[in-house]
Amino acid sequence: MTTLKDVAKAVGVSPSTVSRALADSPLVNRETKARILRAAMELGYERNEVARALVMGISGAVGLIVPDITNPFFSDVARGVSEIADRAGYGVILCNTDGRPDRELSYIRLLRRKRVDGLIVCSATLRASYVSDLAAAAFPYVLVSRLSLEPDAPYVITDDRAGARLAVEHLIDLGHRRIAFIGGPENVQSSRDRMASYLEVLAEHGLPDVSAWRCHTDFTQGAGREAGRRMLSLDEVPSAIFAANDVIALGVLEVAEGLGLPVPGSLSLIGYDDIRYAALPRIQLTTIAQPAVEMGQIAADGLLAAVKAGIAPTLQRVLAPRLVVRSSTAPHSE
Amino acid sequence: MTTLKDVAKAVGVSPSTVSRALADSPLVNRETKARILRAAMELGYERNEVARALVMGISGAVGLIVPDITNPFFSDVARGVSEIADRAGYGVILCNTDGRPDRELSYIRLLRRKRVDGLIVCSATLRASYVSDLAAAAFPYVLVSRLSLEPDAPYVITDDRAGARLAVEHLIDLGHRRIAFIGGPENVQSSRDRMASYLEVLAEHGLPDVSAWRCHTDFTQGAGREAGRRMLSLDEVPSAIFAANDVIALGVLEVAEGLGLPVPGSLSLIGYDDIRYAALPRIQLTTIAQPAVEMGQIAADGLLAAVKAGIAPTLQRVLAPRLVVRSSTAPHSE
DNA sequence: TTGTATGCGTTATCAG
DNA sequence: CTGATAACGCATACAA
Repeated sequence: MTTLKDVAKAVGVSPSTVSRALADSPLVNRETKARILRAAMELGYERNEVARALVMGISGAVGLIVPDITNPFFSDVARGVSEIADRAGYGVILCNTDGRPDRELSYIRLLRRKRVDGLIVCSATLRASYVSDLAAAAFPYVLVSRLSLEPDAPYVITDDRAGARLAVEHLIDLGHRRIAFIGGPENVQSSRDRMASYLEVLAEHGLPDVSAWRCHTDFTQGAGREAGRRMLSLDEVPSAIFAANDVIALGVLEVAEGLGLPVPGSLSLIGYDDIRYAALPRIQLTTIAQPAVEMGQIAADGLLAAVKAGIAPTLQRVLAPRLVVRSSTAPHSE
Repeated sequence: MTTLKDVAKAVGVSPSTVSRALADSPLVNRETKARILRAAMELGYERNEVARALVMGISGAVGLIVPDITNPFFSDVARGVSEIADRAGYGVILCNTDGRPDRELSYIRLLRRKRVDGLIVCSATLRASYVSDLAAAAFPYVLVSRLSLEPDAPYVITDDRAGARLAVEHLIDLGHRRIAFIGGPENVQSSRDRMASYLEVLAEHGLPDVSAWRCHTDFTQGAGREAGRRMLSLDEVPSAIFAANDVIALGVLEVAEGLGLPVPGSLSLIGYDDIRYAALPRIQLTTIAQPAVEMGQIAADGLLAAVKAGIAPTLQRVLAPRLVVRSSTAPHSE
């Protein structure tokens, strides 16, 4: 690899002059600058960003921590983050935690050792102490889609309680009274909020809380199949299921019809996220939309702006969820 | 940030000793090692990997270049890469090119400036000259899913000609004779191979090559809708469409039924990749499966093994595609 | 306008 | 077993 020194030698100037020329500093003769640039080109010089990072104290990379990049919601977030980061010349280091707190922690540690300039965390569990550590260390980070208990954490989320309310009220409006909820992990804020809101709306409408009709599970299709199968085999089977994300809903869809319960004929089904596969004509899943790509963009924007300004990110952005009615929900008919 | 020096000072030893202790070198007294470790812990010392990378000449990161992380095929590959990289303590830097050669090039440059230890490229266009540059510079890289013209490039692919053959022969076996092909970008090897194989199989069976029944387009749902709409509006409409990936197929599915052509009743449809959404009960897309996660794993494995050994990756792995018959294809009935 | 010297935080070499 | 010392490649304050 050719270094600054090499091109300095080739041109017959000092390394500092080359450094300045490459940084397009005004304090260097136009003509020598031209010579330097040409030599750098010819020698195929590529600045060593590692060395630069060491001296400048900035690495030009941010960490992105998601539970699972194959979940369309998170790949959309990643896409949004990536777009903004790229534009600013930043790299984004991707980490999949599978929602396991131990992995979250070890990733955070790895990324901090790598001296990333900031962190975007979509994987926070509720009592993730490392979030407090980040805050205490004044390390720049933004939470996306999931809050932790840290009081003043910067974040970009949608209003999960409002979203869940939209979903449950939609079902109630359709005449459903036996409404089940398949939630995500219990240690995740968005999961809990959706559950809380589900219970709240039920109560408001004088509907009973049947414990067999609600559960916490993983945000995966397999978990959706399992929970769906269980609930749909109950003596008193729900007439509608609210799934805490679309992937779970798709899992429920998979088993429902196998059990002779056509959707929406015998079972209304509503998801959360509005992943693009929810919109397929054969699927037409009613759902609560979250603007995942945009959330990634906003988070990256806020993070990088703060990083550049040398301050802690302050954005606390709550976006509005949106009910998207398709044809997996229908009026209740007995 | 506390540094090596800080903990050295705290313990009252030299930085070199601390460095050795932290590296668990045997040439350091058990007791002093213990003291150092404890002090490091108490001071919250985290090794600066940037400095380490500079002196060691290795960055502990690999670059992953994909067209679009929101495409399930590539998020699966990313998942596989990430798993292996993590296990080895490597970070993976994600880049989305949207298939644009200029962006591929600028990413490669960025990643090389960042001194990543290797590159996994899923986005190579056929005549990507940077691949030759990588080869010429003996820079470790592995191509995944798409070849370039570089003769001895290391790669992990599936046999695209065989896969396309499986698809077209499946349709022919079902009695179809008006078979269309919606290909991916023309500058992508896998696209071209699938097209070539399509034409070849057609010829072998004495079927005509109708130019309106084949095209190159993007690997996106929108492109699938557009191409599908065009082909299905022809005077002589195909009875079967082979789409070069599942995402395109899903786009076709979207428009077909809108045009009054139920799948598979009036139109048989076969995709490629076997993304997980192809398996949904409502979708049941017949497709050619590629083991995306495994491909990512194999590539990362081969890359990292070579990097650690200080040699160029040599793996040239061709996996077998597999026909997965579901219910988007049916016997031709006139 | 250019060059010299110094430091960023490590690791590695070489004495002790 | 431990400690100076140099070096990795670059940026910058300070001199000239």
